[in-house]
Amino acid sequence: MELPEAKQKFIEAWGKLGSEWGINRTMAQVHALLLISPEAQTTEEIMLTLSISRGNANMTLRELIGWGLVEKQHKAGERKEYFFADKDTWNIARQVAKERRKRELDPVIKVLDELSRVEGDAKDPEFITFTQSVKDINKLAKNVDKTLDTMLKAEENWFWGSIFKIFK
Amino acid sequence: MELPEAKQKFIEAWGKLGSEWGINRTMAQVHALLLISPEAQTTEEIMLTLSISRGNANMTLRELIGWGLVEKQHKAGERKEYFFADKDTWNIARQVAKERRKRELDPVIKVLDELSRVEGDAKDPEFITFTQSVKDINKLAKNVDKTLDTMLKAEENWFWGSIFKIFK
DNA sequence: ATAAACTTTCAGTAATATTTGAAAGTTAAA
DNA sequence: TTTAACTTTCAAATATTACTGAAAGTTTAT
Repeated sequence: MELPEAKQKFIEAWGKLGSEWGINRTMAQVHALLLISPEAQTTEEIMLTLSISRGNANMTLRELIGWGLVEKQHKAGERKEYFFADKDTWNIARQVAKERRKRELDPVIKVLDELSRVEGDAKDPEFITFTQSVKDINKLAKNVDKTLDTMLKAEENWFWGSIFKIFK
Repeated sequence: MELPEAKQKFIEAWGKLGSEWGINRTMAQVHALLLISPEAQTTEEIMLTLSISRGNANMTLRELIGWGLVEKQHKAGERKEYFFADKDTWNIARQVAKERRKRELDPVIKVLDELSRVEGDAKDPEFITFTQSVKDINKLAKNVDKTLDTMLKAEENWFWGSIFKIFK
């Protein structure tokens, strides 16, 4: 396979994976493009490469910056803004984990905590099943939360090491 | 908070979380309903409780069965089919992990393996950046894959234990 | 100040995903 | 068999989400 075709495939695959995990396809594609670009890109270049509108490119880039995955770069003597992505995979994984935890896991844990305080008849099967399910899911969510915490603080090798240690 | 309101909130929260992670909201809601139902439910009951159409209920239930999260139950002397969800949270987590790995992670790893075999000029920055990114992501993906493998085989306590061991 | 270069916004449009509901299909009892 | 109970299918409708493009906004150089 040649490089241009490979780039194309990479962008497509990343976009598809993103959309399957609730991340806007275009956003994932812009991220993919920046990941494989040695130089920071202008909005113009991104629009052209991915055939998207100026508005879309602008919104997407700002969102990627919001996720902490992309940064602006200013080149001396130039008005244009350049964008580049952090290429360290472990940073990317941590950044995504961090944001999704904040945006999605935290609110769910909050609701579950509320729901685990529901009052009811301890003899009612409806009540028993409800409280049990909420309790169990709460426990799982908190384990995930704790693991993410570890991951956010950890070095890559150390983290995987702690998971695979058992195989020594 | 009273039980009926709490149930409502639980179903909503589960539906929202699902949709944020690329799982159809209704599917997550049906799952939530079955999770907190002590008795297996008929299609009719699910339709009524969630205000969804017969077609939607039927499709969703079949999909949940496809994900290994819900099973059919036949009651002696009845024509109707009843549906119930496995309530073991650890089983649910593993089942979801298993399916998503098969449907989404495996295909991506396949593409990445292909892309890491791309030929090009080892002096070209475009080529260098591309191969490096692909290589790094591939490594991360394979670590995730390996972790899921461990998780699928593991007992709940053992699994979390191996992750939290470091805190002893 | 004015203009040119560039960025941001957002109402309208398009694309995608989900849902409905009625008809067709299936199964089992009479 | 025939009928009634129940399940499945799928084309059309609806809802949701994403995208466009032109106008408005901003910044910098002259």
